[in-house]
Amino acid sequence: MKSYHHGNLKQELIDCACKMCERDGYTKLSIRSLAKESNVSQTAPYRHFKTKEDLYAEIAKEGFNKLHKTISKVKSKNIEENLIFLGEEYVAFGVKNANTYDLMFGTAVTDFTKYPHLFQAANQTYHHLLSLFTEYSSNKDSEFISETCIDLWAKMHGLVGLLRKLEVVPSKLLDMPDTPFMALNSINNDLNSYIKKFIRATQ
Amino acid sequence: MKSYHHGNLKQELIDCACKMCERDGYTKLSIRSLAKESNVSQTAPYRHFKTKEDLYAEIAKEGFNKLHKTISKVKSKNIEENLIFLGEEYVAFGVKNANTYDLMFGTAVTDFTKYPHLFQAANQTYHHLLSLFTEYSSNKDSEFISETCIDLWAKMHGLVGLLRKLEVVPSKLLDMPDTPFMALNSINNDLNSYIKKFIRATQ
DNA sequence: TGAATATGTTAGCAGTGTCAACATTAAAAA
DNA sequence: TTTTTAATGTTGACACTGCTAACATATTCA
Repeated sequence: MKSYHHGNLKQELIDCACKMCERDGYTKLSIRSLAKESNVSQTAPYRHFKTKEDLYAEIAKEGFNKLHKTISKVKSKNIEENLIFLGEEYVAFGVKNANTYDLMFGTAVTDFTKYPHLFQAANQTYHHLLSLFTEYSSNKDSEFISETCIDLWAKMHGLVGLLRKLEVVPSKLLDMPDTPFMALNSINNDLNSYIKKFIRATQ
Repeated sequence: MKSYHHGNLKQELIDCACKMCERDGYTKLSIRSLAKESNVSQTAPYRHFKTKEDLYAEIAKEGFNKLHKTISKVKSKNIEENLIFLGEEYVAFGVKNANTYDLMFGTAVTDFTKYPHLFQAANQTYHHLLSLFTEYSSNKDSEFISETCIDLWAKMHGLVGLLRKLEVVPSKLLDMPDTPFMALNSINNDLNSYIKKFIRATQ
């Protein structure tokens, strides 16, 4: 029998919102539909999220934590190839979790400092990226590190964006179509080999 | 006095929408507010744009045309530095027209093929980018060209995204802050010198 | 001139974010 | 343990949104 008080509504709403967001994109996500999906009244979410942006911030935070975990998987590989695996994992994350990635790096939540948990999650993820990068880099000069780290990050980040926008299925890359601005329907299996090439060109 | 028929409403709506979009971001742009700003009834825009996405597509199209013009300015410089100027112009465009850039490369309009004019404008812009890149590159091998062009494009595209998201004001780059995920309030004058370095590292 | 079409307006629906007022329960204070 | 308070839920409502249907007016062209 459903009791008046839910007990763990906030986290359930967040989990549900993450799923809905990744499934339909954050623009399709409404607080009302979220409430309905969680079998709760229309305005119940407002007890936990003052505004919709607050909800977005929660989803983005979960996204950064997930990204953090994802790039942590790299550890197991041999150190020489680690940078490439890092790139592969990052780009694959961005493509596979495209809608969440939008929320993390898009304009829906502009000022992270307004959301301390998100702010912290994002920065921790960056620091993890930086530490991995430092570990994998032969040149340990800190100026070199921070510079190339941003460089590589921008490259991966940009690739995520373009892969979603262009009909640049990796296997077709060397036969670049006349009309690259097609909707990308599927990421094929050559993605990783392409990224490998792509990241290598950076070093 | 204002006649019943406007005469040139469609273009006026597009121009107005472009301004409003760049000023407030496309999420704040409503068809009704656009109609009001153009002194016309709430539903008049629907005679010219079947859906809101149609309107977005028009704004994005204008954006690509503007980008096309912008990168055309590069011509005047000496050929050695042209690639760098190209990068500067591109990134500067993305940062200065951030909200429009969102519409061009974001998820608001997913399938460009639904909008032939946008599709054409986007692809023409890419071809221009490619031709400039070919012209400025010493290695004329077509495989090399298309590969490095995407590479460079991703880099510029990614940098545009990160610059909006991070407190990586260029002058601070070499002293990367512990918390890069700040709102970027101002792009300072060092932007170009940073991009120069950034693009150079690609070659 | 008249019919068809293009382009405008008004009224209204369903859905949205958000708030205020009220209901119920869990937690804290007595 | 009882009572008060705070947290968390519901209902109802407002202003706004995208969009459609029905109607009004102007333009084009047979």
